[in-house]
Amino acid sequence: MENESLSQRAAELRARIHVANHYYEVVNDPVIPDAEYDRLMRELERMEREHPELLVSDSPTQRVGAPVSKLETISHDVPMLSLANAFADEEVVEFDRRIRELLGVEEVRYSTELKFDGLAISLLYRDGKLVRALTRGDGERGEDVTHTVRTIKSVPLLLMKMSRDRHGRSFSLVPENLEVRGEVCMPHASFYEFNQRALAEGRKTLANPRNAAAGAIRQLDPAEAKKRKLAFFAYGVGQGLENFTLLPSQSDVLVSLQELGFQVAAETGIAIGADGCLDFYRKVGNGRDQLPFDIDGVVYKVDRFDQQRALGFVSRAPRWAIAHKFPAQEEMTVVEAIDVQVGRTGAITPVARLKPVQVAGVVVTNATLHNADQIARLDVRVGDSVIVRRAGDVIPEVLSVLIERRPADTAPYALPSVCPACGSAVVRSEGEVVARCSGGLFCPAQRKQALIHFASRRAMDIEGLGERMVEDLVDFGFAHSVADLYRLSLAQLLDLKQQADARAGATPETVKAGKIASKWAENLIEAIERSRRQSLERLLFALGILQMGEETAKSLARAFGSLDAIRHADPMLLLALPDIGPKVASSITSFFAQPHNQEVIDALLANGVEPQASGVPSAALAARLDLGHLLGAAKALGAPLGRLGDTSIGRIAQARPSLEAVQAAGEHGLTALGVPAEAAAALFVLLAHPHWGPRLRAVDSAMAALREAAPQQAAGGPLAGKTVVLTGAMTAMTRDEAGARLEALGAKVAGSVSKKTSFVVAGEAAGSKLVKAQELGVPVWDEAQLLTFLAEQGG
DNA sequence: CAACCTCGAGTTCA
DNA sequence: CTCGAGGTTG
Repeated sequence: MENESLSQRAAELRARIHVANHYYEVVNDPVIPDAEYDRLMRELERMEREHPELLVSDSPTQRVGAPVSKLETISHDVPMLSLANAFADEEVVEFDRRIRELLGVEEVRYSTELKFDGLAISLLYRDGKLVRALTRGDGERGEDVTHTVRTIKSVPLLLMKMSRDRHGRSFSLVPENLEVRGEVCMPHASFYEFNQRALAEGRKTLANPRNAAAGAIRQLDPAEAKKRKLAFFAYGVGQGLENFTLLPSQSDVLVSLQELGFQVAAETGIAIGADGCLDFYRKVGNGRDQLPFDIDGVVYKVDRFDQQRALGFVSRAPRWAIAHKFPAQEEMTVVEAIDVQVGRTGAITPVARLKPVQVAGVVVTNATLHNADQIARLDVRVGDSVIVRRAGDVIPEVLSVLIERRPADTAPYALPSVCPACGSAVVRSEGEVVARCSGGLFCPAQRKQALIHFASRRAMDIEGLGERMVEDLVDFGFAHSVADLYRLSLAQLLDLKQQADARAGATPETVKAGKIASKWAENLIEAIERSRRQSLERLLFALGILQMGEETAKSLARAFGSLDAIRHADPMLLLALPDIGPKVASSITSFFAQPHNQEVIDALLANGVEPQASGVPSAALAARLDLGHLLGAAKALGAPLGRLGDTSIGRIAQARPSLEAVQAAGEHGLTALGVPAEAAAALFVLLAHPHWGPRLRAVDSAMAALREAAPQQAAGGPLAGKTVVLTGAMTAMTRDEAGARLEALGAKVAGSVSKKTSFVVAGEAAGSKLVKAQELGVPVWDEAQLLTFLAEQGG
């Protein structure tokens, strides 16, 4: 009897607190005084303490639970899709036009909403109780962050049908199963308050509200998350939409979500057609600064669900919605200094050191000035006030100088004439934009960059060998060239660590204990060991040969199959290969012509580096390795061709696969092909040349050997002649794997979208390439389509 | 030789 | 991501 009235009282308290909390947090119109709220809370807490059997998980006292040990990754029942983006008004007009066309209607009604700059979260309710909160993750799988999301006061732990008059609290039916989607963000007030306190207490401040919110949500300890006072705004329903069958539109669902206790942005509304959307965009844009939280644009969704269903999806994004982003934010700041960086190739890059400034959500302190031309164009000087923006919302860029704010005593900036790292002359060759340090590997900066490049993920992929480590290795003389890496011993690494710690002036407490240090050193040795058997194409790329990127390295490695063949290859042969012209060929040749480089390669091989041959030569290679290209290459290298012109070369190449065949046929064998007698004679004079003759024959037989190894044709693969571009992240396989499988079917996998692209495979979070594909009308596949296709073809 | 497609190189911040 | 420039193609 008494127990029953106690539990009734507890239920009543919980309900009153839930309602009060809802009006305070969500409606922003408190129904009871703070003191009264606190009193109810205390009473409930006391009852729960004295009668633990009264405790239920959705009690308002239970927002902060125990810390978790790690974040679990869980699959979304319904994937969380991304939205297509629009930046210009025209794109919105086009979006509306397409929708009207597809639906065959005159006019479309849109739900207009804010695009929060926070992080997307899915909330799962069972029988009205919050049971799970997941981050968006990759859209397919997210992290379980229920423990931190529970601490957000505007996330209802329990759903109730909140009538909108402030006295009513009817507990009418709530859906059995409902997934609510929305955005968690940190309001400016919370952000400001948190940082004020952090400053006062000497703790680290948060960089921006977005990252602060993301960081808070991913905390293991919910108490930490609670301190950041986050907010949640609902904008849609995932699973459980069937609960709203009586509601025919998105805007109705938003109202209904509000009635269930969720906060929905007040700015949300309805617009008719593109004009209505653009009005909304401008209105929100103008009021953006007054909003209590950050947004990075607005979203338009076709309002009617029947129309949404009719429109469907394109490659993981709904066709019925688009995000209209605000332009990259621009800010003013001051150039405090202009430094230069020395790159791996010696490129001297000026960098503006800026007075820290918030631009589009992050604090920017550096901005590249690219090169001397750019500096001259802008006339940036130390002390100038400049406008900075984040290009493509990522990389900071100096847009312009505010001349009127320039201090009196400034001078135009000039690049240093000597390298700041080694003192060698800085040279800028004719017609080049970049200035380079001439010190080569004598320059410590270049040596460091060369090592960093060598170890980087896309090259030899030596984990644990990052910038800091390389710095120490070079400074303390443990590594002069990349080959030295393969001579490092455990003892040397520990010695290095000690010296580095000593230099850093580390106190004994901050120095890692001996055991940890040795574990670290073992790991590095292990990583270096693994890299010994890295593929040939990676090794070629890792060597840092100018103009030798991943693509060139790949095609060279596949064509030749061995490092030995490449390092001794005749430039004439290189020049005959596809995608290698005079610049690339001479860069490769001059790299291998330097005794020092050959020594390093010898040392690598002597220390157990065994590059693995990988892949087969491309079919394009075989088609290209003919007499015409051989003679073309010879001509480019200055061979005396005399009267042998391009037309004659073409004619000969058509009929004769090799020099051998030409010699067998003799001079009149050529004239019989319609080649002028002087041209045929010139070729034979060339072949008799003491230098060019043997060289041509040698390259000719090398070409024959490569041709031999190359596949005869893309033997009619199902994708022969198709060019495919991959973008975004795949879930079932990596992009590289997907590329390899497409290539196996005869496709050419390219890096950028153009008119010639046959189709684009767009994974999750696809960016500009997807946009470009849509612009050019290139077909787009999603990952599922690709997998189906591969399964069909792969057998 | 001009237009076009690609690739290489450099860069920022959390 | 963006710029510049190398290479290919019509």
